[in-house]
Amino acid sequence: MADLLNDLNPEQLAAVTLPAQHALVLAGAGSGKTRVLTTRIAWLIQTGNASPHSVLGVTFTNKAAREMMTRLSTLVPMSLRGMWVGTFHGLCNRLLRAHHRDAGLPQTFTILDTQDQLAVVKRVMKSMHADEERFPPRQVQYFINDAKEEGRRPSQVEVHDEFTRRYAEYYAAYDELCQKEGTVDFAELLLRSHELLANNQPIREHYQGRFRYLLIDEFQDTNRLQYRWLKLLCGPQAVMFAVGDDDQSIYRFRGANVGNMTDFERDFQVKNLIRLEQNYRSHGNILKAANTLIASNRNRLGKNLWTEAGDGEPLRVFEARSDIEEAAWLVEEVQALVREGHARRDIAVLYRSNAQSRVVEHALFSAGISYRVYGGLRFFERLEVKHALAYLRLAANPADDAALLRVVNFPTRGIGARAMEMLQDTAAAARCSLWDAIPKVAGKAGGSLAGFARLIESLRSEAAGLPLPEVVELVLHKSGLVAHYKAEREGADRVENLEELVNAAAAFVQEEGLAGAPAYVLDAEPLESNEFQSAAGVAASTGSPDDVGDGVGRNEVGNIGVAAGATPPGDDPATEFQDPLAAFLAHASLESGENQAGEGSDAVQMMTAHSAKGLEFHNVFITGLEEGLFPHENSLNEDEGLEEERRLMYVAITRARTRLYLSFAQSRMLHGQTRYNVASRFFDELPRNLMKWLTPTLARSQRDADPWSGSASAPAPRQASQSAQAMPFRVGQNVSHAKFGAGIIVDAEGSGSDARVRINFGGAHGLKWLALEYAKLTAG
DNA sequence: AATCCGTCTATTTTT
DNA sequence: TAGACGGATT
Repeated sequence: MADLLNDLNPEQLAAVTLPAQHALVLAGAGSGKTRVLTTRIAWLIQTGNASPHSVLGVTFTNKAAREMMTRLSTLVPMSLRGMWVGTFHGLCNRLLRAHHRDAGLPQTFTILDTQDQLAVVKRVMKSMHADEERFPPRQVQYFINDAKEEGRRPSQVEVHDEFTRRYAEYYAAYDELCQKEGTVDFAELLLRSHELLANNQPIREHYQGRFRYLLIDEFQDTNRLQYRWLKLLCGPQAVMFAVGDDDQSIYRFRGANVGNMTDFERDFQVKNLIRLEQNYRSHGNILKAANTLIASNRNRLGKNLWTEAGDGEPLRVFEARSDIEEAAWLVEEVQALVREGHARRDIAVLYRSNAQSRVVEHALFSAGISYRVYGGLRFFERLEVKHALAYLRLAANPADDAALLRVVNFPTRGIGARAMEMLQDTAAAARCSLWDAIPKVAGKAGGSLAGFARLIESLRSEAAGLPLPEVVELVLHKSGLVAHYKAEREGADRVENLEELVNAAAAFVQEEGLAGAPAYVLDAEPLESNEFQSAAGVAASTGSPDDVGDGVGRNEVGNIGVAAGATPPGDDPATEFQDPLAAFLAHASLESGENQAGEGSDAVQMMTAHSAKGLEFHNVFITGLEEGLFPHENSLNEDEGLEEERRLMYVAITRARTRLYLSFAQSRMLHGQTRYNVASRFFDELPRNLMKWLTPTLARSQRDADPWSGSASAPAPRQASQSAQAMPFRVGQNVSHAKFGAGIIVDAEGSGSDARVRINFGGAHGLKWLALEYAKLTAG
């Protein structure tokens, strides 16, 4: 126990040992957030406050969930089975599998990823003869997801005009098709389990009674529905421990609602607001830069990072004439760093948009420096892997229309558009799945389709009873996928990926403790279909606890399970309600897999500022710091957009441990055109005295020469560094003014009677220059 | 059934 | 600029 709390700073310690009350932890970048979260759980368990059974840990990414579990298992000696730690979607999946009947879903429901969802939308719209010019399927998809994230079913969508009317129609048809086919998209996982809890009192009370400690990571990234889901799960005896950083909220565009933080404070009457401001990552100058920059944002809860480490080096700023020159300079600096003994993996190149990577890649490649670009296609999203998964889905459930459509003629087996049209008409007429319609199709088309049906049948029977990796192996070969790609000129990588899928299955089975178990058995559980025709039906047909009686033991798993007519919820991994094959398919949808191989290699790391969140590097380059690019032009219309860009820049800056380079180019090739940009406004929002300009003269006659360069290139530099000494205040410091209230120092210059500071008071007062001679300022 | 060609588009991303 | 997509061609 003493070990557990060792080396925690006072704020961390306070957060970890907080009494059982709702709490909001404002965790700055590099402040030991994950440590606090995991130590909190370990402390709750070790002090006997909580059993693992009563803990629910929620994260956004599988990576974060895994890290939490790994760290916990080193902190807590006892078994952590029974603890629920996972992503929102993973946990919802688990709830819905356990209570599929109450949720109106078949136990074997399949999860649609973004691509799959778009394919279903297109299929729906085709069947409705929609004008895809006027109503782009992609837009319809966004519309559906937005609606779901606001908790709205098709009937609840507000219809203003023809467009929203059509969109709502497509949404309704889409939901109906998903219900018929037993598929669930990502947003649906959330919405459906929210409805399950909202409408089914026994189930809700069961989980509310069980989970006494809810701990949420990256709270600033939650969307409205996720917050409502948490509220529903957090019963009267439960406490919520939310950790987040409003300054690192960079996902507004995908529905994240920072407002959830203040809503949480209000809704739960949070008395414990803890700020973790001590930073263990970066040198002082980097933190000062970050603090100063973010102080220009008005909508903040307020926070100021500090460190016990020294100031370190200044920020190095480079102005290039072109993107190519910028890349060439970067390569030189990288080479110098490597010569100095830095590992390439400890150098990161960050940029605002993916298109910017090309020039840098080209330059690094020509210089023979190995690099790794984050982003792009993930393992389970690859075409060949998707095909293989579709065959597996058909093995699990031949009535999976989407899977059938994907591979019925891949590899090609003479089933063309005519045959498929007949099949779809037949299925529509008989109101059955495509699979069930195959025997009803006559003629030549029927013949080729029957051949496909025989293939799937024999696949199913041969694979039945085999362990999962062998099933995958069998599917790859019997389907003809491997042969197909082997015959293709550029197919080597694809064959490799297919073989990798066998490994992935083996690893999965190993991790879940299912090695050797049959992947599935034939006719295990009859697929119960469509008890509910639409999602609305869930509300209508559940939620009546009449048959339960009042005496339901709230904490007793068995009772509730029987009463609610569901499989009793248990403690085991997500596989508890499914056979290994179904679990693996869910896993493939919920965890898209690693981005790329070569993670271990010593390569320069290239990524967008977004994907850098949560990471740290000794040396960081932030490139393309130009107006229109970063901040991005599409964000400049509203304040909210600009503030989010600034937060993104804040995230980027705080990735650096010791050295930070900032660069921009006067001209850049974008969309096949040369664009001429000016330096990003963010340069004006950073303290001048912290920046060392590597390019003294180019187009910045307005700027002051900096005190960091040995030979002053401008005649009479303002002496920022000296004034910093004579100045009783420093940039980044919190101060308070009699009239304007609390603020933060954003800039400082002059000395003696000339000394003045620029303060951001936020709110109505905003930014102000104040002369120290007159203004009465107090620290803090 | 594969290939070619013109057209369109272009911020950020996890599940 | 370059990749993706859809339609038309061979």
